[in-house]
Amino acid sequence: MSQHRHPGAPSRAGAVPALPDLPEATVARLPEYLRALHHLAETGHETVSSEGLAAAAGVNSAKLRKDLSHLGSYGTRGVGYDVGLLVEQIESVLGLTQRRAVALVGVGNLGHALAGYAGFASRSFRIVALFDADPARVGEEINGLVVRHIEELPRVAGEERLAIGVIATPAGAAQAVADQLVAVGVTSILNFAPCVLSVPDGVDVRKVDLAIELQILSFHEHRKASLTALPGTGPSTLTTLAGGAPTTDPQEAIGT
Amino acid sequence: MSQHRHPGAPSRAGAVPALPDLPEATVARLPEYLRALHHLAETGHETVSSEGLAAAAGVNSAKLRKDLSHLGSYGTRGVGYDVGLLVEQIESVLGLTQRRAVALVGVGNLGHALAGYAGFASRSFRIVALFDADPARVGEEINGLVVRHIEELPRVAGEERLAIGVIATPAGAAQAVADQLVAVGVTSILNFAPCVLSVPDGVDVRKVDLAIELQILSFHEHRKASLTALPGTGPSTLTTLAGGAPTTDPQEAIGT
DNA sequence: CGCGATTTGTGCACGTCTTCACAAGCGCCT
DNA sequence: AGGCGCTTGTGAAGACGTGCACAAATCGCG
Repeated sequence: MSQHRHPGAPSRAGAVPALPDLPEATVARLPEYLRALHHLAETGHETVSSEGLAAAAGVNSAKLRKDLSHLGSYGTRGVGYDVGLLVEQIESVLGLTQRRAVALVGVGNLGHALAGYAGFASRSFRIVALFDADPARVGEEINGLVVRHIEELPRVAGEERLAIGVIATPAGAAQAVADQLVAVGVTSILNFAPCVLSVPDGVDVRKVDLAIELQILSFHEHRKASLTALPGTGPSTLTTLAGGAPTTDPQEAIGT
Repeated sequence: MSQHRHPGAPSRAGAVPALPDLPEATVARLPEYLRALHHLAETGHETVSSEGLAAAAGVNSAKLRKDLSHLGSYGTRGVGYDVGLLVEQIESVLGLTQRRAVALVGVGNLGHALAGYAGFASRSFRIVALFDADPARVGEEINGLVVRHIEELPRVAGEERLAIGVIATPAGAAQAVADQLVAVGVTSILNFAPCVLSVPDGVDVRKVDLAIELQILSFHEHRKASLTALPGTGPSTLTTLAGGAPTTDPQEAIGT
């Protein structure tokens, strides 16, 4: 997916706890735990068991405990986890104690929605600039931010350190935009354009592709449809009694 | 992630090739290969080597070959893969030869953008209905489709078999919407709401969460920032683009 | 103070995914 | 025809992620 080639060097303590070199799969789940914890805190829970938190986050409880153990978590045997403490721990590990500046490039259909999306304007992230290459869109105001021309990117980056770049342009423009973002020092990119980006080592790219998600779902629909005719887990003789029952689901076929 | 409890029963051949029980990781990459192949076809390539296709899709060539071998692919040693043939194979496996009806629920900020998103209206997917619970939004026309009230879902589902439901509502409404979708026979859900959905076995859920993506990137930013001060084992990698970056990144801290 | 109920943290085994390395197959050129 | 270079397909090994099952730890209560 993206490139993480941090060497196996022992983690050096800075001002922050330790950076215990978490497994990527764990990192991907921490935000989900965090959301569940916030929800628990709002509903008055002070502690939570691994079972309860796991259920709220939609994972196995053993997996959750192992994940939390990776960040040297402080749970109490026989009691559970302190919700507030765990929130702090996870936010600290994820680096959410600092507010990061986000730049959004491409204010088309999707970009426009992202600019106004609440999930982006959380406590830890702030959209500081909107860019587009289309002069017709430059100057438009969205959610209190004025769309600037992409050529102004270096100037904006000079005023404020941009931590994350979000690309919501058409596929054809995405690579050029990525290059420009990297050139001004951005080391994390969230790519909504349907194409692969090539970036230098040390730059992280995460991709969100709606069409791909649909196609994956399509595969499972296809699989399930071809399974509906199965006799079930009977005593296995497994006579392929397919007979007349066609396995094709009754949706319109597309002519090639 | 989602629940796939297809038994280890041998795949039964229907009218379709075979359904060779692909690894989930492979399935997730096939759409990327497909996109790269379409691009190659448009630029006049008739064959492509695993090396070339892997580069275009941003993966390792060995991984690509293993992926393709899983679907019993027809490559030619010494030559490569026939682009057109491979496109057909992958589309067949993904079930893209049938057009699937998509229903979108929640026409707010994000849902509005999704309704107009080109990636959704591909050859294999067609948005057939938009729903919302807010009476103020019902009746609005988006991209040639009229927003209906969510209560009309059963009627629409009765007219046309809905294959995929897309949830773009606030988190609070998502579970109820999911239940309604399942009730009318939808077995694949793409969830943009920031919450976990609980669905019965046999229903696939894929989740897209923008806030989570940002938080994962935040973690890596955090990690990289705490690494810049490392003495570095030898002359190694560690790209130092963006010149003299100081140890602790100079972003404003958030008071707890 | 001790005991039992409860829950965390983790060693271990298992399954999945990735990567290497190479034999087998194909086309082309001589 | 034969040999050579190229590319696929795959066995095997390693890395990674998951889940079980249980020991260790803690609380509450008699």
